[in-house]
Amino acid sequence: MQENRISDAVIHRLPKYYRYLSELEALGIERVSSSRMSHDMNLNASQIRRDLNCFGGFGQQGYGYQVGRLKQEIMRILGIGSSYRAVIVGAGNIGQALLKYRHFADEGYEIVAVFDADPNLIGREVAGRPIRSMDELPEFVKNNGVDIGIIAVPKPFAQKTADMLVSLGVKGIWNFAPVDVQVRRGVSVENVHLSDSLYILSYHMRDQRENN
Amino acid sequence: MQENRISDAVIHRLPKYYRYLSELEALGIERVSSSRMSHDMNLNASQIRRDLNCFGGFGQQGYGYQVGRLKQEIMRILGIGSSYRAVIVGAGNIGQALLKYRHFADEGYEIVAVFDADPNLIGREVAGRPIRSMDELPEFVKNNGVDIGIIAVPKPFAQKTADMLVSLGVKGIWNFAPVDVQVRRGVSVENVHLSDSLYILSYHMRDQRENN
DNA sequence: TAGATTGTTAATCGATTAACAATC
DNA sequence: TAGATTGTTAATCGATTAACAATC
Repeated sequence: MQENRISDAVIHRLPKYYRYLSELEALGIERVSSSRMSHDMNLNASQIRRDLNCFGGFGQQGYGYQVGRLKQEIMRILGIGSSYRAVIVGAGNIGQALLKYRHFADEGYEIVAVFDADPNLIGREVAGRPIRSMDELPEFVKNNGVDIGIIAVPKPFAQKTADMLVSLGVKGIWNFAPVDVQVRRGVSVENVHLSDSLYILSYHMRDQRENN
Repeated sequence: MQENRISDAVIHRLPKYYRYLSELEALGIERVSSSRMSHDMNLNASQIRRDLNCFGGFGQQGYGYQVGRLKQEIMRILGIGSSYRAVIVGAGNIGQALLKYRHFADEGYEIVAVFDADPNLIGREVAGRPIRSMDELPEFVKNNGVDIGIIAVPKPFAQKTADMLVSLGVKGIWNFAPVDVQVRRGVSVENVHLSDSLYILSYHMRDQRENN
């Protein structure tokens, strides 16, 4: 459990391992070697062994890794299934889509409330939950042990929303607005930036067209 | 226009430059130096100059970079504003949210149609566009010069949907299903994996809690 | 010209990969 | 025991940063 400083590159591969191991588990496969993982996931086998070893020796020499065990370990490392409580701020397109997507709850990320500033939305129900007024946000967050704030407001309001959530004690911000939201030390942020990934797609498309 | 092999790290920073330059432009700022960019974006100034030089000498010694010009260049490199035509497959939560999000069209990524297999959805209108039957997909894609296929179907159907789109001549796949979709050489994919970023957030939250 | 700032080479750092001894 | 495969050290590769000559 030493868990020194783990590089970002490693952390970004963990969800991929998690997805892969879930597949194997669903297929009823109980053991896997780094060389098989390497083949299936298109990663170098040394890299896989090295990555997994950042967190402890999960394998057995001469045997490989137990699929179920390894999956559990990665879930623990990532915090999947740890019962986080989240609120969504912004009940527009993205906010509502996230709310309706039930799979997050299955993995321990429960969305406990949604807020919006628009009087036309307040009071409506989405996915069985009422859209609440922003006025209720401070008290709600304080009283309900909210860990994560999901930002789904328009760009100009994103930073202020983050500031408010952080000041209310939220420890993580999952931001969908197209800005890099800033938070103080001790709080974590993930900026999603959907359109960035669309730009990168179109970059590659043009690159393929021209340089091939 | 030499544009050798550009590393992925560089490409992933381009959208961030684009967002930043758009901000500056909106503020009416006309020139910027790498050291100012470095300060504002929290990147190393050498890295910025090096990144921008991958694509040509956009700066002027002793002066810096012209904001408008540089932004245009980056847009050109990324393919923003090049009139791509996209279809969405899957009119569930994510599909509908993407359809309603009009900003993509402003940047040249036009969503020209949506398809779904669910008879209960087919025929309904979302954001002024009818949800079409999957049966219409092949002919539509062939007749309408579709460049990009957006996959918003449940996981088990993602790969087959991608295969179909690629066989119909689509050159880019923007995939929202939680699998790494595979395509043949010459076609580009961007896998979005929203939940991966949530896992990474919860990893960092636990890390902050425990190792600080 | 003097000052500023790029473009680019050289130095450093970190991540990936190869190799192999340890061991199940 | 022999075979397989991990954990880990050493080698390689690539990306980041520093330094500075070129030049506006």
